[in-house]
Amino acid sequence: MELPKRYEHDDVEGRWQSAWADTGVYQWDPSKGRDETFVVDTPPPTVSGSLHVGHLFSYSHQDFIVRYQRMRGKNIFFPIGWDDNGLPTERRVQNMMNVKCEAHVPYDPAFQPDRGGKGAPTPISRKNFVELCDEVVVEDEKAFKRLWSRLGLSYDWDQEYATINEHCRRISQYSFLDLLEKGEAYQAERPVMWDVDFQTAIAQAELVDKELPSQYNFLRFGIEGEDGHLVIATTRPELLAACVAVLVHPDDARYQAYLGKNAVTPLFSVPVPIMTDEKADPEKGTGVVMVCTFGDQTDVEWQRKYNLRIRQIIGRDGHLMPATFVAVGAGAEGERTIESLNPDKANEAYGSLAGAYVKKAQKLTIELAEATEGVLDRPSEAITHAVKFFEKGDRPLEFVPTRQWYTKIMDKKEALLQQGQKIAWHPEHMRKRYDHWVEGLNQDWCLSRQRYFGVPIPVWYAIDGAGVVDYDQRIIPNYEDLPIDPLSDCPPGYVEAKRDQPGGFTGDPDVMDTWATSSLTPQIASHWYTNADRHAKLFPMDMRPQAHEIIRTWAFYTIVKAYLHEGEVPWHNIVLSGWILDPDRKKMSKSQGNVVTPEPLVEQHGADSVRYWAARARLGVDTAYDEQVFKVGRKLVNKIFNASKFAIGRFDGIDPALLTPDKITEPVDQAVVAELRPLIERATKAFDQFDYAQSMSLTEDFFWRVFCDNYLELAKQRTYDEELTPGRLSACATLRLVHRALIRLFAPFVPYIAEEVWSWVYSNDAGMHSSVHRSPWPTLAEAAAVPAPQHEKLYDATIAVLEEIRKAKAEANISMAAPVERAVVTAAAPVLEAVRLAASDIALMLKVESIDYAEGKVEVGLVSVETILGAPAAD
RNA sequence: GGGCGAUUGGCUCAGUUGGUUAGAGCGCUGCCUUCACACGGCAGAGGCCACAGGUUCGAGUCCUGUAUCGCCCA
Repeated sequence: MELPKRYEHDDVEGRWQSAWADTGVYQWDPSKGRDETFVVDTPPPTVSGSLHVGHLFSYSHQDFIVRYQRMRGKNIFFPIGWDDNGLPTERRVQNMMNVKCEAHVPYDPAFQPDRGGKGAPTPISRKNFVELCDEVVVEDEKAFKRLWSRLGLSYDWDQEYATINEHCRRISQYSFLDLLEKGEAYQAERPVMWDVDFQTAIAQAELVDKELPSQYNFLRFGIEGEDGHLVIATTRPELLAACVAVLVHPDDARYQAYLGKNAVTPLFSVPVPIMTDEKADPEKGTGVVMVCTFGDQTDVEWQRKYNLRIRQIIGRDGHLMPATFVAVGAGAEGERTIESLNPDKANEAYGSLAGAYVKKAQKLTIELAEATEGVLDRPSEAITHAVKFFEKGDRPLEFVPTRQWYTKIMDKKEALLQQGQKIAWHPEHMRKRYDHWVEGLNQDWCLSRQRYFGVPIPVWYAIDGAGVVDYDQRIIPNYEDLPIDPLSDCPPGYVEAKRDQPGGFTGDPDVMDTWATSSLTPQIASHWYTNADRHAKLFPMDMRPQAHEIIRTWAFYTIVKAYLHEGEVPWHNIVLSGWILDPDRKKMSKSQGNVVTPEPLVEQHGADSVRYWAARARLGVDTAYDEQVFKVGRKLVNKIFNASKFAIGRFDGIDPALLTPDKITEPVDQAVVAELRPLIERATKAFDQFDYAQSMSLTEDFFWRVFCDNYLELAKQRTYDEELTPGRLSACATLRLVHRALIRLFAPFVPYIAEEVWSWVYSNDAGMHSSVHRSPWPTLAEAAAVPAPQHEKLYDATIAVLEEIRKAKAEANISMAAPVERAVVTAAAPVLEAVRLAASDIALMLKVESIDYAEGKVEVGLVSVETILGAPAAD
């Protein structure tokens, strides 16, 4: 057989990439039963985000496990999707096409975007906007698909999906309607966490806390009807006009005298009740806290608990809305009016703030306070505190009362914890993150988003005769009509002309949280209600691979949905990949500019080397990025290539029918087979526990150390026999047996070189598949016919002698091929027996003329060897 | 503030249920080369396994505490 001199990864990887696509080795077989199928719930990457080296990492991890399961004979269901739904895509389209979506703009079927255009963005309808998103997304998906294929991920491309496509919208809307029908979804108007830039509601899972510098401002509140004052410390003086109460701790002796009275706000002279609440912390500030509409979550709770007034001054855009102060007792307090003891002064003060963004309003309020006698009690005090942000947002969240859709989760904490218990977490300790998240839930899941690119909430509302929307009169689509867009589709029983008319209907303008769709990846892939047979064959799934930072989002919501819809767990195992950190152990992020782009890495080092790098990291463990590891991977691939070429060359000319396990009769050969057995056992066990890293490390270690460095060198001598001697057949049969097993053990990690080598010799073997990736994973049964070596220590003793003689040669600075006149092996009697059995192989390998034996004690190790270098004297 | 994880030779990491002289790769030093591979081989230097206690005949491995780093959540 003619084999190439050098390994060219470009050539080989390109060749197999197309061969795999052509032959469909990775296709799922829908005819097979659930028991023989291994089902994976794959993470659809956000296609609008840039490719990241972390993608290579975690996506490789799932592929290792999948490839192993495939070799174990499982029918693999390994789909891939693209997450193109949501804000990242929306933002990209806005920037690329210079458009903005406005719900009231009518659809224009002929609309052509001004790509890369400058100036004021063109307002377009939601439908037009979504069409542009679809275009952009297709381009992004190509880049991902190219990289995934190149990396050798063994997806079944027939199962490809995209979270915004029709099928996903259908499943997602069905999910919503199912929750509605079950009474698990509801609509409510209440304060919600609001991002003022995106102008949308967000959910608890999308929150991040940022530590920011701030300051306590000490404001003097008057006491209604008497002299004196209370001092409150606040970090949000701009909300002073929205103050509705003042709270102290019930046990706080300092303020007992004020209870039941009214405080009077400075600047605005609004009387507010002084009350007590356990949550008012006496240690914080002055121990007096003002309750505003709405400074934070506690304000929301207090408002509800004490049924306090609502004085909403912050608008959806984060600017202070207009408000009018009127005299107390006028009975005119309403949505935009506030009662004051001094309306003129209050209106003057507020007039300077209205219209300003909160940050500006804060500055103006402080200036106003400084300029007004008796407002500031003392200089402000700098502090640092946690401020809540939308994870994608740039400015602090506000609480704004709006109408939103929610899913009930607060009443299901116990059940959700139990669901978590039914799932095996790898690594196990990651389960705690889930538990803690569930235990810490403090609000129902806000499902609706005031955005454009997403799955529409599939509901219309009736409009009464007076033209008022009646949110309780919901109009629900027929399931068979899904997916629908209530802004362009007409509800059953209505005509389009009645849209937004008195006595007609209106469509819900909102879309769903992207997690409402992403949480359905198992149902999307299984086709759930649209194909019950298929769903039954795939759900619950076997494995969910993902990164650990999205336990609270993706994993959590998926568990929620599976539970709400079917009372099931979505999968039996979840495997969590760690992160790639930069060499300084910092998280890679675009803002820090330390992101490594993946394509050049794959180009330069080859997919197998990149996968090797990924395989070195255990599940759940963050790893510092280290270029060196790619080089190590290249070395391994190269070594596999060369060792395979050589090993195969030693037995290639012999009929495989002659190289059966029963021909393995030589002691050294039996010894190496004995070494192979625990490798197979341990590598298999590790993989069964999802510990691919351990499996590869064991295989790599055996391959390099046992197979290449020692066994090949020992065995090759006998393969040079001219006749088919028992010694030669034994060596060749062993090489074939061990090498064929090693290639399969490596196959999940380095699929290209493994397939290449496999194709040279093993693809026609009985019981094997033409592709290594469908061939059976090695088992002990394959070597069952090979007896154990006569001496338990045979392998170790042999290696010990080799090391001693090599050391002698190295110390003498001579070649390993240099002759040795005599070697005297000293060891315990049983070890000597073992060495005798291997003596001829050792002697041939290291050119030892004669070996003598001396029974005796050895200080360190199994043997000691006296090596007399040089050629024997010629007679 | 609470929780989780990490801390092993210069660097990146292994260390199987506690058991004899703690491993690998990279890097470093010396040597070896026409017959698989110099992207190789052999040999070597380099670690009181973060620190302090404790359990045990015996601890990198179990327990407690401390420190540093990271993450998650308040």
